[in-house]
Amino acid sequence: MSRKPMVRPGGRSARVQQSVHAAVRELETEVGRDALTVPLVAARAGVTPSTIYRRWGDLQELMSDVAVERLRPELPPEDLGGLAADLTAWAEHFLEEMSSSAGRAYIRDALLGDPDGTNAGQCSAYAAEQIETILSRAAARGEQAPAVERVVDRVVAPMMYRILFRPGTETLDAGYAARLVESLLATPGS
Amino acid sequence: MSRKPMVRPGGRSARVQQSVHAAVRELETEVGRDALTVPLVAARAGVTPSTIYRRWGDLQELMSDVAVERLRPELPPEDLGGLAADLTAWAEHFLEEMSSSAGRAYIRDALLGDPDGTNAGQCSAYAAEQIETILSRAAARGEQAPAVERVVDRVVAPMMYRILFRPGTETLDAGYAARLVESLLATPGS
DNA sequence: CCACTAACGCAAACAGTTAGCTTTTATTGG
DNA sequence: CCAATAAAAGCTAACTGTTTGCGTTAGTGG
Repeated sequence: MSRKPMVRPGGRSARVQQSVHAAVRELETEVGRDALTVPLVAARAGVTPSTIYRRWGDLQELMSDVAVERLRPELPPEDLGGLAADLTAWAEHFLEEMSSSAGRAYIRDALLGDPDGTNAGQCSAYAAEQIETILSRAAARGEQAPAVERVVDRVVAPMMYRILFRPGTETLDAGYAARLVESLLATPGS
Repeated sequence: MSRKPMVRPGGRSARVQQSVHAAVRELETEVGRDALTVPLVAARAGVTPSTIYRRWGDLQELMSDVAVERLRPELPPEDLGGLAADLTAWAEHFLEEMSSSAGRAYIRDALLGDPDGTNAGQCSAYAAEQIETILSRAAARGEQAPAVERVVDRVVAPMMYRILFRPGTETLDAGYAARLVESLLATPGS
Protein backbone atom coordinates (compact mmCIF):
# COMPACT_ATOMS: atom_id res chain seq x y z
CA MET A 1 0.00 0.00 0.00
CA SER A 2 2.95 2.30 -0.29
CA ARG A 3 5.03 2.03 -3.46
CA LYS A 4 3.37 -0.30 -5.89
CA PRO A 5 0.83 1.10 -8.30
CA MET A 6 -1.34 -1.90 -7.58
CA VAL A 7 -2.77 -1.47 -11.02
CA ARG A 8 -3.88 -5.06 -10.97
CA PRO A 9 -5.43 -5.66 -7.59
CA GLY A 10 -7.40 -8.76 -8.37
CA GLY A 11 -6.63 -12.44 -8.53
CA ARG A 12 -3.11 -13.66 -8.19
CA SER A 13 -1.56 -10.38 -7.12
CA ALA A 14 -3.95 -10.16 -4.22
CA ARG A 15 -3.26 -13.74 -3.21
CA VAL A 16 0.48 -13.15 -3.28
CA GLN A 17 0.13 -10.04 -1.15
CA GLN A 18 -1.96 -11.87 1.39
CA SER A 19 0.32 -14.88 1.61
CA VAL A 20 3.40 -12.70 1.94
CA HIS A 21 1.85 -10.60 4.70
CA ALA A 22 0.69 -13.76 6.44
CA ALA A 23 4.15 -15.26 6.15
CA VAL A 24 5.67 -12.20 7.81
CA ARG A 25 3.26 -12.39 10.72
CA GLU A 26 3.80 -16.11 11.18
CA LEU A 27 7.56 -16.01 10.99
CA GLU A 28 7.74 -12.99 13.25
CA THR A 29 6.30 -15.04 16.10
CA GLU A 30 8.28 -18.15 15.22
CA VAL A 31 11.80 -16.91 14.63
CA GLY A 32 11.59 -13.31 15.81
CA ARG A 33 11.75 -9.98 14.05
CA ASP A 34 15.53 -9.88 13.68
CA ALA A 35 15.78 -13.27 12.02
CA LEU A 36 13.45 -12.32 9.19
CA THR A 37 14.91 -12.21 5.70
CA VAL A 38 13.31 -11.82 2.31
CA PRO A 39 14.23 -15.33 1.14
CA LEU A 40 12.78 -16.77 4.36
CA VAL A 41 9.50 -14.93 3.98
CA ALA A 42 9.34 -15.85 0.31
CA ALA A 43 9.80 -19.54 1.05
CA ARG A 44 7.02 -19.52 3.64
CA ALA A 45 4.71 -17.56 1.38
CA GLY A 46 5.35 -19.92 -1.49
CA VAL A 47 6.76 -17.27 -3.80
CA THR A 48 10.22 -16.50 -5.09
CA PRO A 49 12.32 -13.77 -3.48
CA SER A 50 12.40 -11.75 -6.68
CA THR A 51 8.65 -11.31 -6.46
CA ILE A 52 8.98 -9.64 -3.07
CA TYR A 53 11.90 -7.49 -4.17
CA ARG A 54 9.99 -6.30 -7.19
CA ARG A 55 6.80 -5.43 -5.37
CA TRP A 56 8.15 -4.06 -2.11
CA GLY A 57 11.71 -3.07 -2.90
CA ASP A 58 13.28 -4.46 0.24
CA LEU A 59 12.49 -6.04 3.59
CA GLN A 60 12.05 -2.72 5.38
CA GLU A 61 9.30 -1.53 3.08
CA LEU A 62 7.51 -4.83 3.44
CA MET A 63 7.79 -4.65 7.22
CA SER A 64 6.52 -1.09 7.09
CA ASP A 65 3.39 -2.21 5.28
CA VAL A 66 2.77 -5.01 7.75
CA ALA A 67 3.42 -2.73 10.71
CA VAL A 68 0.86 -0.18 9.54
CA GLU A 69 -1.73 -2.93 9.30
CA ARG A 70 -1.03 -3.90 12.88
CA LEU A 71 -1.27 -0.32 14.09
CA ARG A 72 -4.75 0.04 12.63
CA PRO A 73 -7.25 0.17 15.47
CA GLU A 74 -9.82 -2.57 15.16
CA LEU A 75 -12.47 -1.02 17.35
CA PRO A 76 -13.89 2.49 17.67
CA PRO A 77 -13.09 4.16 20.98
CA GLU A 78 -15.35 3.23 23.88
CA ASP A 79 -18.24 5.55 24.73
CA LEU A 80 -18.18 6.28 28.44
CA GLY A 81 -20.73 9.07 28.28
CA GLY A 82 -18.46 12.09 28.54
CA LEU A 83 -15.65 13.80 26.66
CA ALA A 84 -13.15 13.75 29.51
CA ALA A 85 -13.74 10.09 30.27
CA ASP A 86 -13.65 9.07 26.61
CA LEU A 87 -10.46 10.95 25.83
CA THR A 88 -8.71 9.78 28.97
CA ALA A 89 -9.57 6.17 28.37
CA TRP A 90 -8.50 6.37 24.76
CA ALA A 91 -5.20 8.08 25.58
CA GLU A 92 -4.40 5.53 28.29
CA HIS A 93 -5.16 2.68 25.94
CA PHE A 94 -3.16 4.25 23.14
CA LEU A 95 -0.14 4.82 25.33
CA GLU A 96 -0.21 1.34 26.75
CA GLU A 97 -0.35 -0.19 23.31
CA MET A 98 2.24 2.02 21.70
CA SER A 99 4.77 2.03 24.53
CA SER A 100 4.92 -1.74 24.73
CA SER A 101 7.96 -3.30 23.17
CA ALA A 102 5.82 -4.74 20.40
CA GLY A 103 4.15 -1.40 19.76
CA ARG A 104 7.45 0.41 19.63
CA ALA A 105 8.80 -2.14 17.19
CA TYR A 106 5.84 -1.60 14.89
CA ILE A 107 6.19 2.16 15.04
CA ARG A 108 9.86 1.87 14.18
CA ASP A 109 9.15 -0.46 11.29
CA ALA A 110 6.38 1.76 10.00
CA LEU A 111 8.68 4.80 10.00
CA LEU A 112 11.67 2.89 8.73
CA GLY A 113 10.73 1.57 5.33
CA ASP A 114 8.72 4.58 4.34
CA PRO A 115 10.58 6.77 1.86
CA ASP A 116 7.70 9.08 1.05
CA GLY A 117 6.03 9.11 4.45
CA THR A 118 2.82 7.51 3.27
CA ASN A 119 2.74 4.89 5.98
CA ALA A 120 3.62 7.33 8.73
CA GLY A 121 0.80 9.55 7.55
CA GLN A 122 -1.53 6.58 7.72
CA CYS A 123 -0.62 5.93 11.35
CA SER A 124 -1.32 9.54 12.18
CA ALA A 125 -4.62 9.32 10.32
CA TYR A 126 -5.68 6.31 12.40
CA ALA A 127 -5.24 8.24 15.62
CA ALA A 128 -6.96 11.29 14.17
CA GLU A 129 -9.96 9.18 13.17
CA GLN A 130 -10.36 7.78 16.64
CA ILE A 131 -10.13 11.23 18.17
CA GLU A 132 -12.56 12.59 15.62
CA THR A 133 -15.09 9.98 16.68
CA ILE A 134 -14.74 10.96 20.33
CA LEU A 135 -15.04 14.67 19.58
CA SER A 136 -18.08 14.17 17.38
CA ARG A 137 -19.82 12.30 20.15
CA ALA A 138 -19.01 15.10 22.54
CA ALA A 139 -20.39 17.69 20.15
CA ALA A 140 -23.55 15.63 19.74
CA ARG A 141 -23.98 15.72 23.50
CA GLY A 142 -23.64 19.48 23.44
CA GLU A 143 -20.24 19.43 25.11
CA GLN A 144 -17.66 21.98 24.10
CA ALA A 145 -14.88 20.07 22.36
CA PRO A 146 -11.44 21.10 21.15
CA ALA A 147 -10.24 20.71 17.58
CA VAL A 148 -8.64 17.45 16.50
CA GLU A 149 -5.39 19.25 15.79
CA ARG A 150 -5.23 20.47 19.35
CA VAL A 151 -5.72 16.98 20.74
CA VAL A 152 -2.99 15.66 18.49
CA ASP A 153 -0.57 18.39 19.56
CA ARG A 154 -1.33 18.18 23.25
CA VAL A 155 -1.95 14.48 23.81
CA VAL A 156 -0.75 12.27 20.96
CA ALA A 157 2.46 14.12 20.12
CA PRO A 158 3.88 14.20 23.67
CA MET A 159 3.25 10.49 24.11
CA MET A 160 4.81 9.62 20.79
CA TYR A 161 7.79 11.85 21.45
CA ARG A 162 8.52 10.11 24.73
CA ILE A 163 8.09 6.68 23.18
CA LEU A 164 10.49 7.43 20.36
CA PHE A 165 13.03 9.76 21.90
CA ARG A 166 13.05 8.92 25.55
CA PRO A 167 13.05 5.18 25.91
CA GLY A 168 13.54 3.92 29.39
CA THR A 169 11.83 6.93 30.87
CA GLU A 170 9.45 5.44 33.36
CA THR A 171 6.87 8.20 33.25
CA LEU A 172 5.02 6.44 30.46
CA ASP A 173 2.16 5.18 32.56
CA ALA A 174 -1.57 5.78 32.44
CA GLY A 175 -1.17 8.72 34.77
CA TYR A 176 0.87 10.60 32.23
CA ALA A 177 -1.78 10.13 29.55
CA ALA A 178 -4.49 11.25 31.96
CA ARG A 179 -2.55 14.37 32.91
CA LEU A 180 -2.12 15.34 29.27
CA VAL A 181 -5.86 15.09 28.67
CA GLU A 182 -6.64 16.95 31.87
CA SER A 183 -4.26 19.75 30.95
CA LEU A 184 -5.81 19.99 27.51
CA LEU A 185 -9.38 20.21 28.73
CA ALA A 186 -8.48 22.70 31.46
CA THR A 187 -7.87 25.41 28.86
CA PRO A 188 -10.78 25.43 26.42
CA GLY A 189 -9.44 28.41 24.52
CA SER A 190 -6.21 28.33 22.58
CA MET B 1 28.83 6.34 20.97
CA SER B 2 26.11 3.76 20.89
CA ARG B 3 27.19 0.16 20.92
CA LYS B 4 30.92 0.01 21.26
CA PRO B 5 32.28 -0.25 24.77
CA MET B 6 35.05 2.07 23.66
CA VAL B 7 37.21 0.48 26.30
CA ARG B 8 40.21 1.60 24.35
CA PRO B 9 39.43 5.10 23.19
CA GLY B 10 42.94 6.27 22.45
CA GLY B 11 45.21 5.95 19.49
CA ARG B 12 44.27 3.81 16.57
CA SER B 13 40.65 3.22 17.50
CA ALA B 14 40.03 6.92 17.67
CA ARG B 15 41.68 7.48 14.32
CA VAL B 16 39.59 4.77 12.70
CA GLN B 17 36.39 6.22 14.13
CA GLN B 18 37.26 9.68 12.85
CA SER B 19 38.22 8.55 9.37
CA VAL B 20 35.09 6.41 9.08
CA HIS B 21 32.83 9.24 10.17
CA ALA B 22 34.60 11.60 7.83
CA ALA B 23 34.23 9.12 4.98
CA VAL B 24 30.48 8.94 5.59
CA ARG B 25 30.12 12.72 5.51
CA GLU B 26 32.22 13.04 2.37
CA LEU B 27 30.51 10.28 0.45
CA GLU B 28 27.09 11.47 1.51
CA THR B 29 27.61 14.69 -0.40
CA GLU B 30 29.34 13.01 -3.30
CA VAL B 31 27.17 10.02 -4.12
CA GLY B 32 24.12 10.63 -1.94
CA ARG B 33 22.69 8.94 1.11
CA ASP B 34 21.08 6.05 -0.74
CA ALA B 35 24.23 5.01 -2.57
CA LEU B 36 26.23 4.53 0.63
CA THR B 37 27.41 1.03 1.42
CA VAL B 38 29.72 -0.33 4.06
CA PRO B 39 32.39 -1.43 1.56
CA LEU B 40 32.28 2.01 -0.05
CA VAL B 41 32.72 3.83 3.22
CA ALA B 42 35.45 1.43 4.28
CA ALA B 43 37.42 2.01 1.09
CA ARG B 44 37.24 5.77 1.51
CA ALA B 45 38.20 5.58 5.15
CA GLY B 46 41.14 3.32 4.41
CA VAL B 47 39.90 0.43 6.54
CA THR B 48 38.48 -2.97 5.74
CA PRO B 49 34.72 -3.56 5.77
CA SER B 50 35.01 -6.09 8.58
CA THR B 51 36.31 -3.36 10.85
CA ILE B 52 33.13 -1.36 10.36
CA TYR B 53 30.90 -4.39 10.75
CA ARG B 54 32.61 -5.33 13.98
CA ARG B 55 32.47 -1.89 15.55
CA TRP B 56 29.11 -0.66 14.34
CA GLY B 57 27.23 -3.81 13.41
CA ASP B 58 25.74 -2.51 10.19
CA LEU B 59 25.36 0.59 8.05
CA GLN B 60 22.27 1.81 9.89
CA GLU B 61 23.98 1.97 13.24
CA LEU B 62 26.90 3.80 11.71
CA MET B 63 24.57 6.28 10.05
CA SER B 64 22.76 6.72 13.35
CA ASP B 65 25.99 7.72 15.06
CA VAL B 66 26.86 10.19 12.34
CA ALA B 67 23.34 11.62 12.34
CA VAL B 68 23.43 12.29 16.06
CA GLU B 69 26.65 14.21 15.63
CA ARG B 70 25.01 16.38 13.01
CA LEU B 71 21.98 17.03 15.17
CA ARG B 72 24.14 18.36 17.98
CA PRO B 73 23.62 22.13 18.24
CA GLU B 74 26.87 23.99 17.86
CA LEU B 75 25.79 27.21 19.48
CA PRO B 76 23.82 28.03 22.64
CA PRO B 77 20.47 29.68 21.96
CA GLU B 78 20.52 33.39 21.31
CA ASP B 79 19.76 35.74 24.19
CA LEU B 80 17.15 38.25 23.12
CA GLY B 81 16.46 39.60 26.56
CA GLY B 82 13.19 37.85 27.35
CA LEU B 83 11.78 34.38 27.80
CA ALA B 84 9.08 34.66 25.14
CA ALA B 85 11.47 36.03 22.54
CA ASP B 86 14.16 33.48 23.35
CA LEU B 87 11.84 30.50 23.24
CA THR B 88 10.11 31.63 20.09
CA ALA B 89 13.35 32.23 18.25
CA TRP B 90 14.73 28.89 19.36
CA ALA B 91 11.59 26.98 18.39
CA GLU B 92 11.47 28.62 14.98
CA HIS B 93 15.11 27.83 14.37
CA PHE B 94 14.67 24.27 15.59
CA LEU B 95 11.68 23.66 13.37
CA GLU B 96 13.33 25.11 10.33
CA GLU B 97 16.39 22.93 10.80
CA MET B 98 14.55 19.73 11.62
CA SER B 99 11.82 19.99 9.01
CA SER B 100 14.27 20.44 6.16
CA SER B 101 14.80 17.39 4.03
CA ALA B 102 18.31 17.05 5.40
CA GLY B 103 17.11 17.39 8.98
CA ARG B 104 14.40 14.82 8.50
CA ALA B 105 16.90 12.41 6.99
CA TYR B 106 19.17 12.78 10.01
CA ILE B 107 16.31 12.26 12.42
CA ARG B 108 15.27 9.14 10.59
CA ASP B 109 18.81 7.81 10.56
CA ALA B 110 19.26 8.58 14.23
CA LEU B 111 16.10 6.68 15.15
CA LEU B 112 16.70 3.90 12.68
CA GLY B 113 19.94 2.25 13.65
CA ASP B 114 19.41 2.61 17.36
CA PRO B 115 18.41 -0.68 18.98
CA ASP B 116 18.63 0.53 22.56
CA GLY B 117 17.47 4.08 22.01
CA THR B 118 20.71 5.66 23.16
CA ASN B 119 21.05 7.92 20.15
CA ALA B 120 17.41 8.97 20.22
CA GLY B 121 17.84 9.85 23.87
CA GLN B 122 20.87 11.92 22.98
CA CYS B 123 18.87 13.94 20.47
CA SER B 124 16.24 14.61 23.07
CA ALA B 125 18.94 15.62 25.53
CA TYR B 126 20.36 18.15 23.08
CA ALA B 127 17.02 19.92 22.83
CA ALA B 128 16.51 19.75 26.58
CA GLU B 129 19.89 21.36 27.16
CA GLN B 130 19.11 24.26 24.90
CA ILE B 131 15.77 24.79 26.56
CA GLU B 132 17.35 24.52 29.97
CA THR B 133 19.72 27.33 29.06
CA ILE B 134 16.86 29.56 28.00
CA LEU B 135 14.84 28.83 31.11
CA SER B 136 17.81 29.44 33.40
CA ARG B 137 18.35 32.83 31.84
CA ALA B 138 14.70 33.65 32.36
CA ALA B 139 14.88 32.61 36.00
CA ALA B 140 17.99 34.76 36.46
CA ARG B 141 16.00 37.71 35.15
CA GLY B 142 13.27 37.00 37.65
CA GLU B 143 10.83 35.83 35.01
CA GLN B 144 8.44 33.02 35.83
CA ALA B 145 9.48 30.07 33.68
CA PRO B 146 7.86 26.69 33.02
CA ALA B 147 9.57 23.37 33.61
CA VAL B 148 11.69 21.88 30.87
CA GLU B 149 9.36 18.90 30.66
CA ARG B 150 6.46 21.18 29.90
CA VAL B 151 8.34 22.90 27.09
CA VAL B 152 9.25 19.56 25.61
CA ASP B 153 5.66 18.32 25.75
CA ARG B 154 4.09 21.49 24.42
CA VAL B 155 6.63 22.73 21.89
CA VAL B 156 9.22 20.13 20.88
CA ALA B 157 6.92 17.09 20.78
CA PRO B 158 4.26 18.62 18.52
CA MET B 159 6.87 19.78 16.04
CA MET B 160 8.62 16.43 15.99
CA TYR B 161 5.34 14.58 15.63
CA ARG B 162 4.40 16.59 12.58
CA ILE B 163 7.83 16.16 11.05
CA LEU B 164 7.79 12.41 11.45
CA PHE B 165 4.15 11.48 11.02
CA ARG B 166 2.67 14.16 8.85
CA PRO B 167 5.04 14.82 6.01
CA GLY B 168 3.71 17.13 3.38
CA THR B 169 1.60 19.01 5.87
CA GLU B 170 2.17 22.62 5.02
CA THR B 171 1.67 24.02 8.50
CA LEU B 172 5.31 23.52 9.42
CA ASP B 173 6.33 27.14 9.21
CA ALA B 174 7.71 29.57 11.77
CA GLY B 175 4.18 30.64 12.65
CA TYR B 176 3.36 27.19 13.94
CA ALA B 177 6.38 27.19 16.23
CA ALA B 178 5.49 30.65 17.49
CA ARG B 179 1.92 29.63 18.22
CA LEU B 180 3.09 26.63 20.24
CA VAL B 181 5.29 28.84 22.39
CA GLU B 182 2.57 31.44 22.77
CA SER B 183 0.07 28.83 23.85
CA LEU B 184 2.52 27.43 26.37
CA LEU B 185 3.30 30.75 27.98
CA ALA B 186 -0.35 31.77 28.06
CA THR B 187 -1.08 29.20 30.78
CA PRO B 188 1.57 29.50 33.46
CA GLY B 189 -0.09 26.88 35.66
CA SER B 190 -0.37 23.27 34.62
C1' DC C 1 60.48 -2.37 28.99
C1' DC C 2 57.67 -6.44 28.59
C1' DA C 3 53.34 -9.06 28.70
C1' DC C 4 48.64 -8.78 27.50
C1' DT C 5 44.73 -8.16 24.76
C1' DA C 6 41.51 -5.24 22.18
C1' DA C 7 41.14 -3.89 17.62
C1' DC C 8 42.43 -4.23 12.83
C1' DG C 9 43.76 -6.50 8.25
C1' DC C 10 43.15 -10.23 5.22
C1' DA C 11 40.74 -13.70 2.66
C1' DA C 12 37.50 -17.22 2.00
C1' DA C 13 32.89 -18.91 2.73
C1' DC C 14 28.20 -17.44 3.04
C1' DA C 15 23.87 -15.13 2.24
C1' DG C 16 21.11 -11.66 0.48
C1' DT C 17 20.13 -8.93 -3.80
C1' DT C 18 19.72 -7.81 -8.62
C1' DA C 19 18.70 -8.60 -13.52
C1' DG C 20 17.53 -10.98 -17.90
C1' DC C 21 14.52 -14.01 -19.75
C1' DT C 22 10.48 -17.14 -19.91
C1' DT C 23 5.96 -18.39 -18.45
C1' DT C 24 1.62 -17.63 -16.35
C1' DT C 25 -2.63 -15.12 -15.82
C1' DA C 26 -5.61 -10.89 -15.23
C1' DT C 27 -7.61 -7.73 -18.04
C1' DT C 28 -9.55 -5.50 -22.31
C1' DG C 29 -11.76 -5.22 -26.71
C1' DG C 30 -13.75 -7.45 -30.43
C1' DC D 1 -16.89 -16.02 -25.25
C1' DC D 2 -12.41 -15.84 -27.33
C1' DA D 3 -8.14 -13.60 -28.72
C1' DA D 4 -4.75 -10.13 -27.92
C1' DT D 5 -2.07 -7.66 -24.58
C1' DA D 6 0.70 -6.70 -20.87
C1' DA D 7 1.35 -6.97 -15.89
C1' DA D 8 3.13 -9.88 -12.56
C1' DA D 9 5.40 -14.11 -11.12
C1' DG D 10 8.84 -17.96 -11.80
C1' DC D 11 13.46 -19.23 -12.70
C1' DT D 12 18.42 -18.91 -12.70
C1' DA D 13 22.83 -16.98 -12.84
C1' DA D 14 25.80 -13.25 -11.77
C1' DC D 15 26.72 -9.91 -8.39
C1' DT D 16 27.43 -7.59 -4.03
C1' DG D 17 27.21 -7.14 0.60
C1' DT D 18 28.00 -9.73 5.09
C1' DT D 19 30.06 -12.95 8.22
C1' DT D 20 33.82 -15.49 10.26
C1' DG D 21 38.37 -17.49 11.50
C1' DC D 22 43.00 -16.50 12.02
C1' DG D 23 47.24 -13.97 12.01
C1' DT D 24 49.16 -9.31 13.01
C1' DT D 25 49.45 -4.67 14.89
C1' DA D 26 49.50 -1.53 18.45
C1' DG D 27 47.47 0.64 22.84
C1' DT D 28 47.39 -0.45 27.87
C1' DG D 29 48.98 -1.69 32.37
C1' DG D 30 52.29 -3.78 35.29
